[in-house]
Amino acid sequence: MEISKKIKEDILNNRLARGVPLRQVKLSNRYDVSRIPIRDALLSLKGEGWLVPHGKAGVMIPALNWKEAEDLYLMRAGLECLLFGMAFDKITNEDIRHAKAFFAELNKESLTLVEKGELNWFFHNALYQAADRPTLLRVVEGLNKQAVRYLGFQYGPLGYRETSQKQHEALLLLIESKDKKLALTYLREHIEKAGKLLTQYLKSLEIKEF
Amino acid sequence: MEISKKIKEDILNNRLARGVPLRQVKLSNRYDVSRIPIRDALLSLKGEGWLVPHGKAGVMIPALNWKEAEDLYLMRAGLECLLFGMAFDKITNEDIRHAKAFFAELNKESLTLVEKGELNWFFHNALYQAADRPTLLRVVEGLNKQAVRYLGFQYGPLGYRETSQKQHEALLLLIESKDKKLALTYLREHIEKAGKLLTQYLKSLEIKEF
DNA sequence: TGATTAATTTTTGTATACATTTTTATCTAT
DNA sequence: ATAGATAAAAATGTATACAAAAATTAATCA
Repeated sequence: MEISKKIKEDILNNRLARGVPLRQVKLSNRYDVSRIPIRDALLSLKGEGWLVPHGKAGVMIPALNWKEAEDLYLMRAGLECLLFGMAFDKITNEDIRHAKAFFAELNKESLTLVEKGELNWFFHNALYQAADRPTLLRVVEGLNKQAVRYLGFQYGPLGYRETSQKQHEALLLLIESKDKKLALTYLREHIEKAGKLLTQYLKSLEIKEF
Repeated sequence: MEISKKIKEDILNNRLARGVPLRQVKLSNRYDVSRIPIRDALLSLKGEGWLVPHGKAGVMIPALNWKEAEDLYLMRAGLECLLFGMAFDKITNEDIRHAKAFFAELNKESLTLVEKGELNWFFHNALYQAADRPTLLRVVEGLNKQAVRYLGFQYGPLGYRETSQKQHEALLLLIESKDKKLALTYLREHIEKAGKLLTQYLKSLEIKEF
């Protein structure tokens, strides 16, 4: 497995301390490679929002917070609906077949959090593919991949997995029945609901801390 | 100047060939550094959308195209208005002062394209600062920085500089008069108009090529 | 001649060593 | 004590050397 993916897993499972600088030599020992691939991974992860600067040169794992979660889901709702609207009339049976395949895989046990996040994105991606808007798609992909950082809460204390899968199923049915308006509204709600649940939970946590 | 900024300048001024792989050794000779900082720069630029993969390992400068420009401005319009709406009531006189300073600098001659792009972003950023939404701001920043890749057209054949500055001035007046609704509409038009002009021009270019 | 495979060359990826910067610890003066 | 300056350390940044992978060229066979 690639270094940056390993680091992501370790961040999600709280195996790396948040808020303190990540040291390149420590990581190079941990993952048994030299500092060069570590540097590459840290640079990528910083670009993807998984790490933030610490001091003048270092990086650290940022604390999760409700405001970021809210922003991510606000942006997802807006941009994914835009993209889905562009795709809708062009969605093929092949696209739906792909989406269903990812949907099925999401029910499997024994997936790491990063893998669950990937599959969730693959599902949505299958529905957006037909839009043929690479740039918009890439930004939406970035947002989805950042949202993965919060998946620990959604698959853990919030128990959102079942609800999410039910909504995915319903969405597929709406697409197959060619009801664009309803499908768009449903997608927006699917995203907004997930965002609200997460944001609210994070807010309650931050209050508890004091 | 930083390597990645130099590369950006050279991309904007068409001093590096598009579509063919960028070779690390060539770049390391060109900028007179070793391959390590070149690799770092390429990785960052790829993350920022300035470069795209070429083959299995290389990167190249992608061709500019109307679809990407349209996407970038669609996203900017949506997200910046969202952000501006969150900021509006909290904008301070200090914020406006900052925005005016960047506005003034934009009138200077002898700015490189990258610098013009930076100043344009600083102007907008000054207005969004008050929203206090770091994540949303960071995504919007990314979109603005990608849009810089198209600045050569806007400041060149499209002669958009004057129009843009007039609109910036008008926007500042609307903010000072606390007319939120009108200011929001105006910002949206400011972005959408620039996008439409650019997109239309790029479309006409692509037709001519055949 | 055209397509496949093999050999060669080129290019990227990684490790190690060194330079520079940043951080931490120590010392001094008020 | 505390703030500031200075010295030590630890960390990141960069260069060079080598390994692995990719792309190109050459060779082989249908």
